[in-house]
Amino acid sequence: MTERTIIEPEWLSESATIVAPNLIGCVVARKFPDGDVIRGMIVETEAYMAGDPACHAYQKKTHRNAPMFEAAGYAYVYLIYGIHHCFNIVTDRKDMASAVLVRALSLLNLPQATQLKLSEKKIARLAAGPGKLCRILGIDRSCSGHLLAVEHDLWLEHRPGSLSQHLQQGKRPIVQTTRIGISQGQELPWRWYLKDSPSVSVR
DNA sequence: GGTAGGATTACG
DNA sequence: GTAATCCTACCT
Repeated sequence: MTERTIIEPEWLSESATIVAPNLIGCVVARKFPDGDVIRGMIVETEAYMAGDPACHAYQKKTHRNAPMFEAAGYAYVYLIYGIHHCFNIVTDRKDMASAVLVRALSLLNLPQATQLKLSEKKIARLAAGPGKLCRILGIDRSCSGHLLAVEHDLWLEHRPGSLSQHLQQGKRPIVQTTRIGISQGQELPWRWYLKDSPSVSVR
């Protein structure tokens, strides 16, 4: 019923501005040490790439941003404001700095510890924000530079067929707009989100 | 070796 | 509106 096909690096080997909207509706899967697998549908993304003043790799390659220069399919995770982690999916080709920031997920199932009585609304907000989704999926800097793959307990899956149909029929439009929380490159329309999703970080 | 500031969040 | 909190990048 719910077919799950793994996203391979090849599928991510295009410009971040192409991949970012393509990732809307796809799934981030995280396997915990206890064997639990938590899945979240991507509902909001932003693209960052070389030549973009908001991109962490705008100046030069450093220890922190090195994963952005990897081939497609790697994870780039950094700490922001000393508190929160942000999860990026590296795109394009090797030595071309580019990545898609995953800004919000709609959780498809919940960690055991969270499975107590929460309202639908609260569940929808559990991964509504780049820092929040990292916290609930246990993603931190130790994931940065790792290939996104089942054997690394963090991977991506394609859109369920039913959602693809909806998207193609325009039933759930993907909205394109400007990015959030940056001081430079604010005019670039490189943020995408699934319209009407209660899990988008800001609407 | 010192330090300004950040692709955020929660709370008032 | 603003505090929390710490790495990173950049300067000396």
